[in-house]
Amino acid sequence: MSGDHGHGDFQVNSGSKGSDSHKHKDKHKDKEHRHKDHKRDKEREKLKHGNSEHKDHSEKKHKEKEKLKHSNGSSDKHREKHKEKDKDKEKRREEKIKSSHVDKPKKEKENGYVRDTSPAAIKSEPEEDNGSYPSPQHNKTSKREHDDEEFEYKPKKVKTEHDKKAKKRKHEYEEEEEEEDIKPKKKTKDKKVTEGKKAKKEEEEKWKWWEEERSTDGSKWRFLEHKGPVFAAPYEPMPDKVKFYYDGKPMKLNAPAEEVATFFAKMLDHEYTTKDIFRKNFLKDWRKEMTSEEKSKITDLNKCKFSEMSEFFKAQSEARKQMSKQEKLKIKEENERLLQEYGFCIMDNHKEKIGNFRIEPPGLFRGRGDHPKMGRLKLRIRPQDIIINCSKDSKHPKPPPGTKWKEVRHDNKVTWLASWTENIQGSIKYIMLNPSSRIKGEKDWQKYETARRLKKCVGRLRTQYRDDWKSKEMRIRQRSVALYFIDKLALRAGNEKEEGETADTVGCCSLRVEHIKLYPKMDDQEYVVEFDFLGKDSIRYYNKMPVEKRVFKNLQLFLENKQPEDDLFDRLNTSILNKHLQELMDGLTAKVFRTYNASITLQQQLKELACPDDSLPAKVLSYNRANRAVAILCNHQRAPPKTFEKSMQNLQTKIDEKQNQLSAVRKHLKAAKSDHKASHDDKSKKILEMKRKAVERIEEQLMKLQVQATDREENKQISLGTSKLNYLDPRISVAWCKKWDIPIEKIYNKTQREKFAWALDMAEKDYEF
DNA sequence: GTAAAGACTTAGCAAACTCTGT
DNA sequence: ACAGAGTTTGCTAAGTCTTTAC
Repeated sequence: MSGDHGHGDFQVNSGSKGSDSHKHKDKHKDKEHRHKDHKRDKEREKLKHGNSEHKDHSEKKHKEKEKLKHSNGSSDKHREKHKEKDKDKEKRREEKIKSSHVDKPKKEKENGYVRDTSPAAIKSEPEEDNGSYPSPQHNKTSKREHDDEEFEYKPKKVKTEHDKKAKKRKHEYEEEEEEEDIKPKKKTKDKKVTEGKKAKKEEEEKWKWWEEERSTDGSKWRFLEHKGPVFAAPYEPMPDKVKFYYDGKPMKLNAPAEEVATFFAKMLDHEYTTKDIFRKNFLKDWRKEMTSEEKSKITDLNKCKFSEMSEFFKAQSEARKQMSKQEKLKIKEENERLLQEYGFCIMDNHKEKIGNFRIEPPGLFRGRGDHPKMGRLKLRIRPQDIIINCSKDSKHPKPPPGTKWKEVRHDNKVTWLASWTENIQGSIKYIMLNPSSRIKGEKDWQKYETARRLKKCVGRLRTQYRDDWKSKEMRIRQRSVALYFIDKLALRAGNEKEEGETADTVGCCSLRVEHIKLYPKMDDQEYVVEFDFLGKDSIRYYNKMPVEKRVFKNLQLFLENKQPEDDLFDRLNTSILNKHLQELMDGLTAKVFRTYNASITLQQQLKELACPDDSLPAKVLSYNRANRAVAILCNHQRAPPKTFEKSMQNLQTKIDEKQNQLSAVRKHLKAAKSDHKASHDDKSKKILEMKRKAVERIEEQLMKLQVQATDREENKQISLGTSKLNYLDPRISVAWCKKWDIPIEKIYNKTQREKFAWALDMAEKDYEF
């Protein structure tokens, strides 16, 4: 533990949800929002002005400090510039959003990425590797050669063609899978003969992309074909009997306004429809959808009554639950059909699952935490908003009848199949592949490899940043202290965010003075830093950590002459930090530390908690505990399930019952024993054995329940899923399962097994992260 | 060099589904 | 068959980091 920090000593922080209780610059922000709500479109200026007043104050301080500490400071200037630019930025964004929703004559669009060498060229010489892919310098494995020889782009052929080579490759795979070797060929043949297509399909499912070479030229695919996205169902007007009331009087709304009204009605039960910002944003955007007549009438949201609509939807969903089996089945089948048609694409030679093939339906935006844009209308996305990405030589997806895509491009430097610009933040949304796909899996694998490389040099880096705490230069001290936090506490990098555009959350580099408190002495510890801030998704991070004296002194220095709302690390941002990291190790960025520390913690914890004699449930509990240690490190929280208390009680009742049962059975056992002693006959012996077994069985059941209770209690506010899915090298878990003979299903469910197929296949029991 | 845009990963919540005990 | 609990999946917001534009 001491000075050097092996990560057995990660800091447990007892954070809690903070969105509402955590008042965070509330006054300041509230004012801002109200201000803005009045005049979003035109009057950004004023808002910005308001901000700059507030900033000026702190900027003066910055300058003072700058004089104090040596510096080359340009950061203040940046801020000024930043502010200026904000206005333009706003305007541009709005223009962009608008334009993306207006049918405008298509720009001649030639994106520079599309290279002639791409699919088309390859297509013309499918037998040969023509140099553009895979890149010439890499050696091919024999497997890859097969692949290339049977190069085939058209999906139909992929499916129907049964050439020799395909068979041959299949055999190879089978042989690898089954070591005993004699059978496979026959088995495969049989399968093929009897099941034809199915066997082919299975092969597809089992495709081991991780045994193939990876592209090195930056292209993400050679061939891509898909059917385009599925659009949200069109709006169905309310039946006439369902009325909307304004000011007590029924009022028939035109479809566009009515639709938006239903969005609000559907949310009526949510607390946030009572929030000021939400209501203001909503009304404003709603009015945009109204006819001028409606607009002149409806001016006050408080006079609107949506309750009939709301009831209607409740009844509707109730009715859906009550549907007959058949009806439900029909819906299920329809969904399945849609999935089959639109849920897959062909990428290179393989059919791959798409992650999100449905376009997000229109509705009201609800950001997380205290979001300034909550309640705004998320517009319906139409075909003319969509950019399609696919191979030139693929069958292009057809837009719905009577519509056009915004653009069809052929960019194999990116992985997405379709994209559109969303109207709330003006950001781009994508349709991409499922985590089980090659393209995602490769990246994931690579991520863990980078983290493993960090493992090899983390000692060196730690020595260096500790050294840097003593630097003469402020920027270096800040950088090194920030890095220490990132490493030790697994904080996120903390990019700058535009004020007023999103909830006020921070990460390491964007921490402000108000987010930490220094305690030279606290209880029996020295140099304690208390962190209290809202991180990603407005999840509160609360933690107290004793730090080394040098870090403490540095923090004191950083805090000098600053206001609460000033940046703690005023000489640092993520780009500076990452540039530095990049120099220390190829591919190193701030988030690699999170991956590394999460994975290494799991591995260590698993070792530590290992107890060979434990039963299976006890082992699984140990795993969950190790997983939990990571979740706590990464601050992955969840709202305690609504039914938590009750379900805990139920479990306790079960345990009590089981305990009673146990003592009863024990009594029986005792009786059986004395019976047997007395009579010594076969019958009593049999009974004795039976009772003995019963006791054992019930003991085991009890133990299981107790373990379950412990596990659940400890998990109340912790969410294990996020770390399991994103931070823990799956090979660690797979290896652990193999080592202790735990069925992998105890650790990973089906989806997770699909995502981690590569790890399942390649990790042996001795795998070391 | 810097800001903005773009691409992609990470995140928690809630609806949908499944399982279990009655 | 059913309710209720538990688990999985879908959804999409919110981050990080890279690339592009100026």
